[in-house]
Amino acid sequence: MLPPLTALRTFEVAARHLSFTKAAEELCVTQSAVSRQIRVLEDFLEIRLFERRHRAVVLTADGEHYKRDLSQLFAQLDRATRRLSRRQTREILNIQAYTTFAMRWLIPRLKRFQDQNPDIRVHLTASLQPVDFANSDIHGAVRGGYGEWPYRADRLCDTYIVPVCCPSLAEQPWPLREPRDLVHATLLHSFGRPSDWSDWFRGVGLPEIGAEQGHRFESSSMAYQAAQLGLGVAIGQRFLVEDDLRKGKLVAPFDAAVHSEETYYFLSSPRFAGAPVLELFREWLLQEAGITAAAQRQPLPRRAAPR
DNA sequence: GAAGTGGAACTCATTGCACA
DNA sequence: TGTGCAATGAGTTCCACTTC
Repeated sequence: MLPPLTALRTFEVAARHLSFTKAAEELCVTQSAVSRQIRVLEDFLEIRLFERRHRAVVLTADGEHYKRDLSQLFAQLDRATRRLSRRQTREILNIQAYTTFAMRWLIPRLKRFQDQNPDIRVHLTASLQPVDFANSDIHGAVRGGYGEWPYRADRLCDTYIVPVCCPSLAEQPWPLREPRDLVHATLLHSFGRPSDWSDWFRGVGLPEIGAEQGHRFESSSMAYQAAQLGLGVAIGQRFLVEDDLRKGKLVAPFDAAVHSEETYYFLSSPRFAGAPVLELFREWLLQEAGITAAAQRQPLPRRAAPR
């Protein structure tokens, strides 16, 4: 049932470019050769893979599915070949993320990616600045936003924000029994997500009780660390503090997680469009994000504040 | 090893089509 | 009418395989 491999390769390139002419350029053959190879494959499969339009070709639904499957298979083939040929040219994958996201979510999962892809070396950098794909070798970046990006962007998971503090602070000196008790607390802010407290108060239907007061930190992870040490109450992103909540390093005094419109996206650099190293990482990342999204549907791990 | 054979894959030249 | 795209007919090249 295996189709001609030359035709498969031609199809993969043509589907990527959505142009027989551009595919011909990449494969160093004529447009005619590409057209014939596509026809050979379609005849073999007895399925139309492309819809021929004026000055363009577009994939049919079958073609789209086939392309997706083939891309993964070619990536697998590429990995297998690289392993076999002892070239030891380990590929480098440059990823940019926020410090908090990297430390609390990405790095703890990165070993799984490395185990699956031992030939790829990950270079991870942190920055609060907008990613500059045009003038850097960054393959992909995790950025926060509302979904409007000039690049291919994959939404990773929903973000829920919830106040967190150290267990002792939830009890002393003024027990945090309900959100309005925060009037007695020192609020901890992150420059990276300045509107989280305001959004949370709005979400629970309260005026902003001292939302402008308290300590400010460059990153959310600094605020979480300060919260652990009893400096005040931080506004946590649930999936980034979940581990601390389970271990009891932090507690969520109120069962009041609020959905935040601002969430995380994985942006792919157009410079590396179709690069196997990028596609492998993206697929893995989306898989991990799916696991996180499922976990967030479970009840919030919290210790009830004393009454 | 040389010659013959068949098929895959290619090129060239051309056609058809639709848009500006 | 020119342009830019895909499709197609005819012929060529290359290579694996078979036969002697």
